[in-house]
Amino acid sequence: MQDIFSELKWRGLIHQTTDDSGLSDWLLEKSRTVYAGFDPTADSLHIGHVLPLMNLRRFQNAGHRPIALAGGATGTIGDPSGKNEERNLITKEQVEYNISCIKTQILKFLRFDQSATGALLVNNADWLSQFSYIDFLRDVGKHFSVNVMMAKESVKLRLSNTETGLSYTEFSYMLMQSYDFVHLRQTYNCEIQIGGSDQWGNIAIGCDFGRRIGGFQLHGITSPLVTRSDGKKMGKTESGAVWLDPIKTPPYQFYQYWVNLDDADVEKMLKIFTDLNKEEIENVMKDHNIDPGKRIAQKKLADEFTRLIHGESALEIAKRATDIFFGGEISNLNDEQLMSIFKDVPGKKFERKKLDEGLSIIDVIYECGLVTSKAEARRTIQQGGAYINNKQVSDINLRLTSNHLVGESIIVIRTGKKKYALLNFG
RNA sequence: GGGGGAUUUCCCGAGCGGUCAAAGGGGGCAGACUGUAAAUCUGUUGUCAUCGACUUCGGAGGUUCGAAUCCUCCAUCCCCCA
Repeated sequence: MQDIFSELKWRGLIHQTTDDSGLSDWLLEKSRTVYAGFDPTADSLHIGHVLPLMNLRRFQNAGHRPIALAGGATGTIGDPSGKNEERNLITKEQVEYNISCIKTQILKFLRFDQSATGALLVNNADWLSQFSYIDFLRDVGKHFSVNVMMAKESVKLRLSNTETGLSYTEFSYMLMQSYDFVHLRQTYNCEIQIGGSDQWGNIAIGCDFGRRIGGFQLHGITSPLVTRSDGKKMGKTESGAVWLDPIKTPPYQFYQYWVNLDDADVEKMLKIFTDLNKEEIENVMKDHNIDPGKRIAQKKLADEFTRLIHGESALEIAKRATDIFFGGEISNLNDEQLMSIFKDVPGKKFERKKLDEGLSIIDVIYECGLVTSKAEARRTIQQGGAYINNKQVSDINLRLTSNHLVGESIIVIRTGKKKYALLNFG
């Protein structure tokens, strides 16, 4: 049994707890069962969901049993916490589909085996959907005071917003989450729930419910909102969220997100998003600070995290792609490697025989959409902003022939620093 | 209802009959620098093409050898007097 509480504290992952002084010893006493919930609002988790998953992982490594709860029921209702307007309901079919997608992602974080600390994956639709409305009101609703609920931050926020207000549906959300907690206590002896700081209200009211209905002593720990020093939201890029789904966010982009992290944030993120222990992180930071330009810490973080989510081989491809995207040698790669590295780069098919008479470089750059006119293509080349297979070209009259092929049937063209297009002569 | 002013290339904004594809700034795109950042500096920024040609200045007509620039009508916006 390892000291998970100190571990979380050191990593800066404790915001509020139900028992600041006693929890540490309580967790050391024996193996506990801990849960965190995930509402399937999309068909993939994103960086924002990772924190509680990492924490469950840490609990498991410390000798506790984690439960990941998929909100098959609650997901159809919508949690008002942290949202300043009513959500659109998603269909039950969509929720089911989302759960099936999210499941595979959750599996990567936890060890699912038959041991006493083997993780569980449950779906609250399995018990909540059994309830009749009347039974739920009698058995659960009776234990909740609207007065108390109204005082919760998440509710107050919405009540003060006269434009959107708060529907009865979302108002009821915390009853369902509270019931989940108690259900897990009764079924798996789960005594502690973790979540983000926006979950504090829901967790606390669940603990109250447990005490009222069964005299259970339940606990909760919330983690602070992860922020970046530049004020941007963690896990958000110009083009949207950073997803765990490799289709939505290719491993290369995933890797890049972490490599590009600001120096000011990197130590914090290492603590939050990797399994590296205190000594390892200190060493990484020591190496990093000798020459911050090398981005040692960022690369370590990107390595560790990309490997966890996408696996070793995807990490290798991502690193290789990084090398190439920043001007690295491109020859002696075969079609398959090129295709996976440039998977998310726009491509265009050409007939092989066009290479025989030679394709005008200007036309090609234009037709791939790298520039918006032939005049711009000409200009770009003249100014040294055009590259074939990562080699600069300066001749506007150049014609592409089979000599330019890399791999079996591909030519890689680029304008500027990283606008790529793939020509396929397959 | 009467009087005055505006409408310019992605945006702002100069232009007031030829030297206007149209100043300047912003933004964009490249290049240099740099730590895959920011800042800075440089070039470039209608289209097609080898000289050169073609299309643009709210819309439609007109005057003129020649119009973004002058005239007429239309549209939209702003201001002043009723």
